[in-house]
Amino acid sequence: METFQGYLFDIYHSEQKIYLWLRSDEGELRLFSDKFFPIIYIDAPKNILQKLIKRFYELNALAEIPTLTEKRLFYENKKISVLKLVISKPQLLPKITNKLFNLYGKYDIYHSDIEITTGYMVEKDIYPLAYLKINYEIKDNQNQIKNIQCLTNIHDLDYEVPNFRTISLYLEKSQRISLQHNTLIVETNSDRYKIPTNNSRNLIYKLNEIFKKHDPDIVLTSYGDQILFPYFFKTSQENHIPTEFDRDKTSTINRSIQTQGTSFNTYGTIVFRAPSYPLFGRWHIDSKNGFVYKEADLMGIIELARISRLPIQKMARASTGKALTYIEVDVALRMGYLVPWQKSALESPKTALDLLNADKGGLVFQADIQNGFVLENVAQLDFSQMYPQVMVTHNISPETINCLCCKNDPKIEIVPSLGYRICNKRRGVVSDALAHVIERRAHYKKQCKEPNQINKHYIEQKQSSLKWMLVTSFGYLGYRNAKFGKLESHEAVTAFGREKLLMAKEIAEDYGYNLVHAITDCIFIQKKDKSVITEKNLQEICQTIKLRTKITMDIEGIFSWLSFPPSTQDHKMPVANRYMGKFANGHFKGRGIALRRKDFPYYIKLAQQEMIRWMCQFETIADMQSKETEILEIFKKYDLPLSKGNVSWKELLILRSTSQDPEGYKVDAPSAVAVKDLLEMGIHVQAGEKIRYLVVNKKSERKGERYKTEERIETENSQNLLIYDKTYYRKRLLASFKEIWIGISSFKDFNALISDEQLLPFKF
DNA sequence: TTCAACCACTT
DNA sequence: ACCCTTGGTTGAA
Repeated sequence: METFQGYLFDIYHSEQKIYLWLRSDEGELRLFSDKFFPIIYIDAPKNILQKLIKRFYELNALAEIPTLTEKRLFYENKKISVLKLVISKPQLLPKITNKLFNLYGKYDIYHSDIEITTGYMVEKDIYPLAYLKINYEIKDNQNQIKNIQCLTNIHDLDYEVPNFRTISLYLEKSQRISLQHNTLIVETNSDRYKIPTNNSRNLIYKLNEIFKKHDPDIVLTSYGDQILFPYFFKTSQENHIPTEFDRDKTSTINRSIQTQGTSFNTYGTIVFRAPSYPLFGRWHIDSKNGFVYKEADLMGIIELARISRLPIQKMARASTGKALTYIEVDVALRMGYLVPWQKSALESPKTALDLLNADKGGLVFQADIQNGFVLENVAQLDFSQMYPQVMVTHNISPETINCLCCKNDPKIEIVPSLGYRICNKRRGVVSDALAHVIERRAHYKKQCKEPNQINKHYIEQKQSSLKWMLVTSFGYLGYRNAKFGKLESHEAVTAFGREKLLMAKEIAEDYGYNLVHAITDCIFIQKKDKSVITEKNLQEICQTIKLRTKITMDIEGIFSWLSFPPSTQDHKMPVANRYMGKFANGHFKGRGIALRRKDFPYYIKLAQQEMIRWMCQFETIADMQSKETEILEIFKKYDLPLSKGNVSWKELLILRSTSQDPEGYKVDAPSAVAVKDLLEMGIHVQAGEKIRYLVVNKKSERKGERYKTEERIETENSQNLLIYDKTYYRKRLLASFKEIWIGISSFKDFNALISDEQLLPFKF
């Protein structure tokens, strides 16, 4: 028997076994294999169970003789007798799940849809980058695991991450430019290579050399999942050239080449997810094909992978919701529940009135425009992580709302205005999972504030990944397909949220303030006499609010001035999601304005930014107004080159997400015109992918001449200056100016600014 | 002018 | 494989 110690680097399964790559302290990577028999449970009438057992034997799918055992139902909280099946090969699990899926309804199955490697890690109590001591023996040329000992704890906060070797791959030109005319850039910490992609065989040879020389642990790519690896592996298969990409040369894993991704709906928008090309024994992370990397970088992926026990390469492509689900699965398994395979508790029937009460969502108080669009001396107070805190504090979880076990208990807590009951016998799975996440994040946030914190950058990434998990946790609670979701629990959270926001408002009023605006979990308040606000006074208010609501409230800042841009539809009204202001400490905060929008061209955002910077010099609105000509000069400075056609088209490109495949569009909107034109170029843009286009002539009779995509311009024009729709862009520039200034200005005829093509000199 | 399609933003 | 709503722009009847 031999032993090996190291970090769990990579884990995956094939056919019959689980494969683990361990990295020793000296940096050696070694492959181990292990057996794994996933356990699933079935609840069905006796005659059906007998048929099922017969079927499983025929498939040679069982490692043990099935037995009946007692387990607890998650939603119903009662023990039932279920059939325990020990599956002989992990690979069979998805097949069984699919087969059983078709028959679902006649019986309930449990634990069959848990990720195989995660199920293995739960059983062994290990996780990605855990430090392990392994006993093994060499048999059939493999290091077969006999025993695993985990020397670190999944709850560790300040864990060590080994120093990995990274190599980056990306294309020189746009990923949509054919690989016949593109170049691959490869960067290591010491070298930089440029390899033309048209000679595909040569490309593979070169890459093989580089991989042999540098032996990277992490392969970081742009569009590796969508473009690069499908191309590499296709070339390799067609020309029978072996590749050095995988570290694992023993597994006989056949990759099917796929370039088609999937588009799914999330948060009301369509997101595109490319197919995935994980590597065996290295981490392939495509920075363009995952949410967590974009928001929280590598340490964010590592943090979430550890606590959810999802392999790094799976986490890199998963949503934070998936990570949260697996943390909850872990909790549920430890509590001994049968983890539901899909949502089994149907929403209990409700009356129309109940629905009306429940579906209010977050509370919004509109700014009172009687006092104008600009206010001075306003403070913003935020509840920190209100929704997750509500779930933890009030034990809100799908199984705790209107539970059957507390039906006649007079002492239970009731959800305000909805009247739902909350279980007081069981700790909610979601509540428990979130409590840990909140604790971790609080620890990291505190660390970041320590002076001389050398790892601040990495800790910030961990903190940020957890923040996104907490943000999505609430939406997940109401998602009908979530494992741990139930609409009533979602409604309960917002009901508590509204109550707490109202409490905060009343407390602030007791302290002599007026509420000027509020959105879901933050309030904007002003002294009744509009005088200057002191930090000390706010701290006192926050303390009182925390005491009463049991949720921490923080001071976001004190605004010297705060502006609510009026609605363009109704100039007398502000809009809920747009405001901007300058804090007393000089910092600027703007929400919903052009500057914050992805679909405004760089040039116009730059102009608005400069105008805002100008505004931020002033402490009061009166000062600003007295120098109005200065901001107008800034506008003109940007308008002049625009009106002369002197602005580079690259600074005028508009970025948009597509919501449909090319054939799905019903009208010839800009995005529709763009994706259809790209299709003619042989580029298929799937729903959820992003496009960039220039407005050439919006009013053109010929639709094809209205908008031009970036790719079209790049293949047809090489010059920097290109004809663009001056009228359109000048209007957009004006809109971005009006947005921030119209509520402050004494001047009302803004449109005169661009009414003349010759650029009217404007006089005040 | 009016309406529907489409897309982005806030918490 | 995340719920909701609103505001603004655009194309077309």
